[in-house]
Amino acid sequence: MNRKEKVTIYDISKKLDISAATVSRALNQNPKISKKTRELVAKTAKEMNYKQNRLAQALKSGRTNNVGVIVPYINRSFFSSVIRGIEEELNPHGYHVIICQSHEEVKNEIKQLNALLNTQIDGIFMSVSKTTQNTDHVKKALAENTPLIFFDRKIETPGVSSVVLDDFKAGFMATEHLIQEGCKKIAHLSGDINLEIYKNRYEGYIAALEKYGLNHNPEHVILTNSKIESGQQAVVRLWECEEKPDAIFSAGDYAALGAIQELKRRNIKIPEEVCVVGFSNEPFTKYMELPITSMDQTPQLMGKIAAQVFLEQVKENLAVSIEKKVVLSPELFVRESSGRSILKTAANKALL
Amino acid sequence: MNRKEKVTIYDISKKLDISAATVSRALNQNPKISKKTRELVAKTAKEMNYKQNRLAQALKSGRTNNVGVIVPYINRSFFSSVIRGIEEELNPHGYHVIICQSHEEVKNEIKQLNALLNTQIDGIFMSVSKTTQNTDHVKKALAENTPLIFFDRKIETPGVSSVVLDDFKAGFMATEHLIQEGCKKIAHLSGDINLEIYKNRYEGYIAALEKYGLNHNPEHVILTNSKIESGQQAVVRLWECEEKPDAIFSAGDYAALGAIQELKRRNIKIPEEVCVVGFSNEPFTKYMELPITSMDQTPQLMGKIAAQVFLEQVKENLAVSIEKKVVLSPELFVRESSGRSILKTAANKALL
DNA sequence: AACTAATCTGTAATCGATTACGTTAATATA
DNA sequence: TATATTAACGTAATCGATTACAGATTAGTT
Repeated sequence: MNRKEKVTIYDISKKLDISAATVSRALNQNPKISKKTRELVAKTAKEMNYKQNRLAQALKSGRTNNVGVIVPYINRSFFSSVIRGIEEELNPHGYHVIICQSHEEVKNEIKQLNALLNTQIDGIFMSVSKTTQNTDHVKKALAENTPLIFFDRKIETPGVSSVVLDDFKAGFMATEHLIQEGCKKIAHLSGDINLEIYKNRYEGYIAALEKYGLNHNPEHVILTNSKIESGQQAVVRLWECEEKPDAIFSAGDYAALGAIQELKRRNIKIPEEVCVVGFSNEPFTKYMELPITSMDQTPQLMGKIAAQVFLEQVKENLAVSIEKKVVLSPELFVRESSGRSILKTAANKALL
Repeated sequence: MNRKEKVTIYDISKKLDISAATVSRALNQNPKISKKTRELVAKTAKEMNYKQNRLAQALKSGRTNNVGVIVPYINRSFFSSVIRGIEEELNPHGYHVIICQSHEEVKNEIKQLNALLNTQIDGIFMSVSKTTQNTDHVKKALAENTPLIFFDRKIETPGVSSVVLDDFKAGFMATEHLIQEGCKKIAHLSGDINLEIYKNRYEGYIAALEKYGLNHNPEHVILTNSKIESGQQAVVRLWECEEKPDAIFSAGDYAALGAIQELKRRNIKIPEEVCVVGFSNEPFTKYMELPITSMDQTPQLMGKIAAQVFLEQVKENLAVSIEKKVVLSPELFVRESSGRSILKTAANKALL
């Protein structure tokens, strides 16, 4: 006995001496079946502990009720929160979520995508890896008519819907906040410009500087990754500049943390001498002794909306797939690493 | 055109004017098929861009190459890391991971479990919710001969393999460490005793106290949850005691963090006056200005090993399923919140 | 009564791959 | 030469559910 024999509609049909077709129709609430039969079948099915074989159904219908998610890593607060949002929105509709990691390698991304397509998935959610340069692999999904939705990190592709953050606005808001706190020489720790999101944050930063007539010092833009050390090194380099910054807007929280650590080591007071703003609102930012101001990307909402876009796309059984672009607004959580005004009102604190 | 018509073995068989059976066998490297035919089929399949329909195969074989994971929440560092471990171990074997959340509600847990069984999953990994009292639902999986593996949080059930942390040892180690740092009145912030893990941590704590002949003050054991506030409140209550603790061993990092915040608010010096040890080695613990000593549960390894246990169980195609119990050793990361000795060697720091 | 319409149910094909069993033709053996 | 053996492939059933089409029964209409 490899598997306990499951009861099928044939078992029910034999027991009731009716055809399997009738059983199937009865279970699917087909109105052509008399109420009497329908109820009898339902009752018998329950008695026999019948469970529909979703594989058979999937084979017949071509729909599996599974969707795939491809992210660089799943144990990153941002991505796991997006996945949670997707899962919670889709679960009540009977969908299950299959997760895959690309490890930031386009090679893996392609492999996972093909594997998912091969698994007869109903849709794919994806955040491209840092090393993804084009979307040839994505076009394969479209060619097979499988809905694909980008979230957060996308590469503009015709026919692909996306749910992303307004990173330009986020960069602008963060910079504007620093300006309003009185900072005039704002440095920027950028991420890999290959990714749209970092490019947009950078451009938002530039736009804010220009709007307020601040000069933009190219020396004050440092490329970092999501490691703490890169933030530390960035401060080292920044403080070698002729003109020292009086604020740092980091495109990532880990680099921001590294920067703060290095600033403290140099006994530079935060936020009095230098204000720092991070990005992503990672859980740790608010737990710090010096809580870090950070830009929230509402990841769970992002997942939820991506799921809704997917549901619309499969509901409207259209030949033409509509391209939907959702742009979410970021939200700045001002904390003590940049909140000079907050600090004043909370002057009863033991700080300074 | 709803779906682009996939090419099937029938398309290949027609093109080559051979039977579909031969095509199937050729593709499966069946030695009964001549090398010539095998190569011809392989070549043609590639030319026609044939992709095996895994649904059909799954229906026939009864195996889907999908496994399910049920966790309370996926966007918790610990759980998402375990999932990552499972995913990385299973992926090379062709398995995909389907994730489900129980939200700490046994009701959801049951629902998700049934849904997974119904989806014809090949195996299930599960960490029980806080509200799970028995394993009747789990027995249903066993009855269907679906391998089920507990990780971290389990409820002893015959026939179910598990991969867990040695929580007793962890509790013992944490407490012993505090004793070795010179602490004599060690409080414990416990988790929900309904879960074995918290019970074991507590018992390890007691055992260490006894070993070193320290008296155990029941007032010093406070029930907390994984919220920061509960850690704060715990300190409030502890400092209302006749006898104030000189150390806190928390069964969770968030409660430890809350405790530290409250201690600081009371100007109690850490680790000089009170040492604090947390549990889980959450990412934030090492980023704090006062890094928190914490017990690492090696979650990714836990996932990896759980996956290996699963693979063994499906490989050995035995009628009798072997019950395997793996217990992992915890690892204590000593940081400044309890590292008095460390502090001394690093006395050049700006801290007292 | 005769016929149409409506209601309910059965037959069989289908989704795509696998496989037990059978067949053919070629080769080996007596 | 007659028979046994083997290699190579085909036929058809199977996994379990769905559904187009057809058939049977009953009710309704003139």
